[in-house]
Amino acid sequence: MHKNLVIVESPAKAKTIERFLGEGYVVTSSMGHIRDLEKKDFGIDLENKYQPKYIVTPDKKKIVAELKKMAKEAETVWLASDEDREGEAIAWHLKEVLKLKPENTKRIVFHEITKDAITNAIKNPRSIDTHLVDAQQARRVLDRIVGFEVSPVLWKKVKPSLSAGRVQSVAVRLIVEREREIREFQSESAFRVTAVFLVKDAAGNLSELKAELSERFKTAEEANAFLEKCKTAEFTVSDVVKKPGKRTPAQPFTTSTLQQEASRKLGFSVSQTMSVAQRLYESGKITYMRTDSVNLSSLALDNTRKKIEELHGDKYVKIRKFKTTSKGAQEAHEAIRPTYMDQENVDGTSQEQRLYELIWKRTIASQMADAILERTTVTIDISTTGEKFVATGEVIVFDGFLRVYIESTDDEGNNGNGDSLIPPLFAKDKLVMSEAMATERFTQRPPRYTEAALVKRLEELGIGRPSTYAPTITTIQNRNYVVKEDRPGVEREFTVIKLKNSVIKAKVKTEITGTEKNKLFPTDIGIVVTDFLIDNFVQIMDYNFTADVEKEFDEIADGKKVWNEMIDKFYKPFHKKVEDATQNAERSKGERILGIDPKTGKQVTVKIGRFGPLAQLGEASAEGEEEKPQFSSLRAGQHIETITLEEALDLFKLPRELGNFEGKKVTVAIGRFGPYVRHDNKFVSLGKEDDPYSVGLERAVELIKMKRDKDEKAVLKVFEEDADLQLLNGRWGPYLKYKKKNFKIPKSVKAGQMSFEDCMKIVNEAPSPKTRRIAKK
DNA sequence: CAGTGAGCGAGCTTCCGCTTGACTT
Repeated sequence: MHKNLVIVESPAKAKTIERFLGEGYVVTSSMGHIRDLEKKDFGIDLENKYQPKYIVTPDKKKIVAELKKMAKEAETVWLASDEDREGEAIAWHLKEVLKLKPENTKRIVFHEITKDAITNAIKNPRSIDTHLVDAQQARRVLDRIVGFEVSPVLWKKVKPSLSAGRVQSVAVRLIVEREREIREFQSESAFRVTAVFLVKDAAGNLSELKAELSERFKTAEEANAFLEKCKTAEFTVSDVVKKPGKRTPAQPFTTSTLQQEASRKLGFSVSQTMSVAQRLYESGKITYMRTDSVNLSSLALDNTRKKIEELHGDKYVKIRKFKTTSKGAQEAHEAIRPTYMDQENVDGTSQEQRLYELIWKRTIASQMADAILERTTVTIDISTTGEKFVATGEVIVFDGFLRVYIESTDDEGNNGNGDSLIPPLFAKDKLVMSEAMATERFTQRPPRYTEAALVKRLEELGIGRPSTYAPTITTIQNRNYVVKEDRPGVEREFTVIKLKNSVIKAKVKTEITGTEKNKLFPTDIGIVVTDFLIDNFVQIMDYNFTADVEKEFDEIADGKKVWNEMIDKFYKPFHKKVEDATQNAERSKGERILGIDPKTGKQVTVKIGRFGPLAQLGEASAEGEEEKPQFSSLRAGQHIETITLEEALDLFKLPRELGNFEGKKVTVAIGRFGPYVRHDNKFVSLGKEDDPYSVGLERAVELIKMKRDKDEKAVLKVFEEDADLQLLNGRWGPYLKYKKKNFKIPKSVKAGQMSFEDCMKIVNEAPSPKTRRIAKK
């Protein structure tokens, strides 16, 4: 029995709030949305003003039943879901499903979890904002329409099981377009000239001054000519300028900036960051981790100030209010910060500790003083020519927040220049050049996206929400539109011309460029689908589509537009496009003709097949007389857009027949797991040193025999009762094999002592593959 | 796990946002 029932979205939040409210209040959670559109039959009544058909989500049935029971017993029900569009809708769905009566239902909101904020909210209840709810319904219905009308077009025109959506399709487009920019990028080189000067101070001590020429030279000849002029030149300081500068700390973390920093500083993937943060949140160590707000509660500001004073003195304190700049932010929560600012570190896994430390430092730094710098620029004249050398130096006068935290950047090739100390110099000082160097440098191609960099770009475009960034990144990888990979760089030659002791020498050096680690690459499917969608549905592929509809959702929320009228305006022309594409669009296979095989004179093409990208030798003839074309899947690392004729022709050289062994054929080919030898329906991987195009029968037989030997050793036990059952020794220790299926042995059992019955029990009680597949989802 | 790409047709796939476990590996 209780007087007041408060319903929030998250159970961890419920626990904290219950503590603040005390006697007379029970706080529980809905675990997010409790209803959604029906999944089959579209879930929207297109004939009846787009009426949504809601059902209680299967995994929420239990929660809803419990909530119903609790609501019945309560005197007053307080709907305390988040103060944003989705939160308002959750409150409304709760009211509908729990059949709450207006007279004892109250809607309250707070965007920080502090005692003040919550007691204040209780004092100021309101009713549900139906306009805001309508805006959410419009958002939901639009996403369902886009996703469920466009995806089936892809099934028909490209490949079954594909998907399209307002968010995911644009995310893939970003990756595809970046890849094309990179492919088309022409790198240019120029010579960058640096010099080292010797400076004598009052006491006669020599120090070095590094300077860079204000211009670059396009050719080695020009660079050479310049260095020639330096041989006889006099160098004079023409100008010394000192300018004060400052650096300000970064904002407190939001979901997206946390994902970016954790990726750069800790090497976490986006979903890894979120699951570690979730654990920190559930154990009460940080505030809510899905947020777009940079706001800190006044209580948090106060405690942060105290902590900075304690650690660094009050000179280092500067309390700041940050404003959210990201598009479409809804700010239902605080920024991500430690719950208790005086806790510098926490127990837990090393991942939890490192992420917590990052959050703690960022929060502290955000309330610390600016760093004060002094930038010095020295300009050096050259008597024989008009170009000038420039030396820059930066000295930190007051470190401020830099004591605790430096935000990192995505820039590659950031060769930390300008941090050097500049010796005391004055105009008209003469300098002695000790050496000069002209180094050939290349313009940088645009960078490939990391997961976190893609999230950053999506946020800039106002696409997706804090709760969906990680799932979206996962979805486009699961659909195989995009892969996260490492790729090796290539060697590149560059020229260095050096002037020292009046001698000029040129040298060619090599460097590795373009190495990629954990970057996102589009797959062939991703490219074909993106091209198809741009051809047929430009509107939803437009980077501004989300921003445009968001404006309309805002108008609905303000009561200036009616939600189903807005949807109707979108749906009519959109649906026409869907019908048009379904009827008229050509089947899209991303076909590319590579050329003619010089041996057979047949055409070689690459395209998307039922099972992925393939190469085809010869054309399917209309008469049916000619022989069928040959097919071969592309290998890992080969792509429709980049594969060459030679590479494609190589594919048809396999499988090769090597000869016979024990009366059965031996063939060699390349499969999903690399090159293999096949004999008597058994497969043996080739070694790293073996080349599938040249390996001989002798070596193949050797490999087959080695494999047999190894298999024999792996068998720990066979059973007389049933020859199908085997106890084997694998990479992870002993396991059971029964009729081609593998079974794990529980840790509590000693594998060697198991009887036939024990083993069969494990086999029979193992979960069937069908339930496993459901569990995966 | 190491193929497949003839053609037909049944039955399935799919969205975004709000939440937290229950699952393997």
